[in-house]
Amino acid sequence: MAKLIVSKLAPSTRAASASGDRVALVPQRSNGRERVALILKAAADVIHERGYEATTMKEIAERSDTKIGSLYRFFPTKEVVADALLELYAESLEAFWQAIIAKARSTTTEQLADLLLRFYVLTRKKHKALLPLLESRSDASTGREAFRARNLDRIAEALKAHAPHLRRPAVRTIAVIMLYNMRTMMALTFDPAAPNAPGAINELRSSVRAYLVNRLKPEG
Amino acid sequence: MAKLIVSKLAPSTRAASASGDRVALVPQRSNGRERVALILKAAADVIHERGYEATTMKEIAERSDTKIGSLYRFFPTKEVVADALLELYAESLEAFWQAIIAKARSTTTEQLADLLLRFYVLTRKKHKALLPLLESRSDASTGREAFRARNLDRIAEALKAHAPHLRRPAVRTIAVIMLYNMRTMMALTFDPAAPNAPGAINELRSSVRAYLVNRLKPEG
Amino acid sequence: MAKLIVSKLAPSTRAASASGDRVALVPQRSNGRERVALILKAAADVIHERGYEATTMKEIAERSDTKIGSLYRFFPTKEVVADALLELYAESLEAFWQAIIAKARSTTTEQLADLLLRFYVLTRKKHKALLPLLESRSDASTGREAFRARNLDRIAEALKAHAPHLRRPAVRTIAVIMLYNMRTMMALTFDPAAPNAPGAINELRSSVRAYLVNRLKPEG
Amino acid sequence: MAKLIVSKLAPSTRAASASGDRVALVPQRSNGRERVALILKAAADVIHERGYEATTMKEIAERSDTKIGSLYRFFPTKEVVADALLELYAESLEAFWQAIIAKARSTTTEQLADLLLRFYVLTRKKHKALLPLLESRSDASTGREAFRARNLDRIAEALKAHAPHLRRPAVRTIAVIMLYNMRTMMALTFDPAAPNAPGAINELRSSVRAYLVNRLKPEG
DNA sequence: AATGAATGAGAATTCATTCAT
DNA sequence: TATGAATGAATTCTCATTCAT
Repeated sequence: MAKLIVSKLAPSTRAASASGDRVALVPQRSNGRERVALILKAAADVIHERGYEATTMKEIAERSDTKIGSLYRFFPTKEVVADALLELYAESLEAFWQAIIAKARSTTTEQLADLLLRFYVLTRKKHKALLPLLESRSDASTGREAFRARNLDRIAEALKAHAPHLRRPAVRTIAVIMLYNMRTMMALTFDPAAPNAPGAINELRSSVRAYLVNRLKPEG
Repeated sequence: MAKLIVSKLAPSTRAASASGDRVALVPQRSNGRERVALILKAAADVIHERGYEATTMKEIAERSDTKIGSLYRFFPTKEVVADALLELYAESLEAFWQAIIAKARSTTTEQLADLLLRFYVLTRKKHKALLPLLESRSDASTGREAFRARNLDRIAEALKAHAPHLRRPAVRTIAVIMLYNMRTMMALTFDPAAPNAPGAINELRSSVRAYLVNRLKPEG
Repeated sequence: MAKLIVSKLAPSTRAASASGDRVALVPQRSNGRERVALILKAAADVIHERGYEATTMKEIAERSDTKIGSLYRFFPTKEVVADALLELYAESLEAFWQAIIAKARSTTTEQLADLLLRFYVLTRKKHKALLPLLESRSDASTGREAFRARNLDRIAEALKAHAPHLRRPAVRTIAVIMLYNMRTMMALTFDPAAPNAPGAINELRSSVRAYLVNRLKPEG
Repeated sequence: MAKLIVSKLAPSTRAASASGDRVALVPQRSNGRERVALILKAAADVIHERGYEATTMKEIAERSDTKIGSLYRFFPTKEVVADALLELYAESLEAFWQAIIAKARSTTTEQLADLLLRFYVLTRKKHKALLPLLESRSDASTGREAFRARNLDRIAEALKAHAPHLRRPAVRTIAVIMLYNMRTMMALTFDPAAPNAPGAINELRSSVRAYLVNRLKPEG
């Protein structure tokens, strides 16, 4: 009997990632598990290359050497593919986050700034499709929403761990600013079409360090 | 003989904004001019609401009360619509830029930071479609590229006017950082789906002020 | 007051060349006459390059530097353009035909064969669009029909002039064969995509000479 | 995995018949096979009636009682339909050719002339669309080119088989002339709009016999 | 009269999704 | 269960022709 993909994350997350009430099937045979992995890999590649809307189910099927009928057995809509990818990423990122949160307690503020900035960069290779997926406008599902919200939570947690004296609202505000800085770093690092300049990456790093140091100091 | 839309900007810009060989037709009569204005207005609305790729020529036609054939008479491809919009924006923004560059000489650095951050925000109402257009992936045309490049140039000019002692490379690097901060401000101000928090706008403003003050001080 | 283009050919021809009952306007000012000439020249060029169906009125207008509205004043449908061209050609060819028919009385049969084979070739430069026009399937007008019929008549006349002893039916039969041979010569000479071989033109010439000599000899 | 239609002819032919990158899909199931057969039948009919350019995919779909989406599943462009038809014809004609080449060794020259002239006529019922397809100007694909070239080759082979003493270049030259004569025969036989006359078919036959006899005789 | 604008019925093609064997 | 086939609304773009000033 087919089971649904069950996230290791909070139940609320799972519910949020479903479109309508359609969800990806969890394959029971190892055979099927490989298939799903291949499909998601292919989907990530195509989404990375073309963006979410321009990605077709046919191309995902072909690149994963899957018949279109089979693809739809596992992923009943395109949205479900996106959600599954995001869920995959979320679980993978979770480990990174926990590591950062753990380290946050003992590092200098500058190091924390660097850690956060490097976050997307580090996780990038395994998560090619992340950016196009988050930027996609077809917000039929709340998957993206939830994903973004969680990242913001984690940033806030890391900040709070590093500077426990900060009030929640201040933490959230700083987290938002850090999130955009992280995105800027990702763009500068990976997007060849993004505005850039020699030294911009270093500039960003030092400016963010200065910002964070200033903002997190006890009397800030 | 059909005339092309002629930008008041530099020739290079104009050439760059053509997609393939096709360009918008300059209407010769008043009804044509109205039509084109209506079309561009409708296009901006739709692109704003749905994003560039999800925008259809049909909807642009319907919203501007234009028959599809007439729409295609003036704008032979969807890309040309985007380019025309961008060109329109570019010319309109140019006035803003010149004002900022003029002021930059005499303001405090904090005020310059505020001016820049407010830039997109101020120009926003007339330029709804700017963000989706710049974010769009269909970079078949170099219109977007040119548009971005020009904005970066203008930021650099403003910075140079304010702090003439800075070396060109440093100016460009700072300009890139400022550009991303400006985008962040736009997202925080206008995009309801973007990550946000109460106070984030003020936080961004003060952090950018601090960054710029620190970076532009004579011995910086 | 506008007059219709009046062919110097038989009235029946003119009637036949009209589509519906629309006909080209004969321009009264020299100005307009030039315009018509330019239009027909441009039309011939485009039809030659693209074929009749792929030719657009817009391109004819542009190439003749005529506004589309003006083009339609002179030529109310595309068919009328084709008919006008054919009529032009017909009149021009008529002179050639009369010359051939005159010569036919006194030449050798071989020379007559050569004359006929060279016919299209000789008239070709001024009549680029002839082949595509004759091949076109959009036989809304009977213009093509009439044109072909007349050419067949002229071939027959030339043959009859050369070999007065032949009976009419035999003449027509031979004329048909000659017409196809003339087309073959045109294809071999002008159409780079047509099947061909070195020496094919000479081969055709000598085979047609032999055919005609054999067929027209008194006791044939 | 999707399979391409695989011709039984030489690989070079197959490659050449692809337009761009797109090829017909080989149906895997019986209903697909029927569908493809129906489509090709309908396409031949429509092309026969209207010519290639005037044929629409919609009409092909309707006549074969196929939904437009299904038509495009098997034939991703109109060109591919034309290529598939030509490929089908090519394979079918190949059998005829082999028979003619075999007979060519032992027949009289007159009989060979007749065989060749009758070639298109004999194969005609199954290959209605052949003529319009070969005449079509949309030579985006090299399919037509290849088709014509092969027919020329086969004529040459038949001639060589019949008259082994002939040199290759002479054979090719004669083959070209024969090809045009074959086309003339097809036009006289099938095209009601083509110039014709009672007795023209017999006239063509006897003239071609004479030509071939004269040209192939040992000392010719 | 000259000409820019308007029209709208199609054309080719795409693609997510469902179905049937 | 696997998968080839079916579906059809949607999309971009074209073009002959007519209209209005």
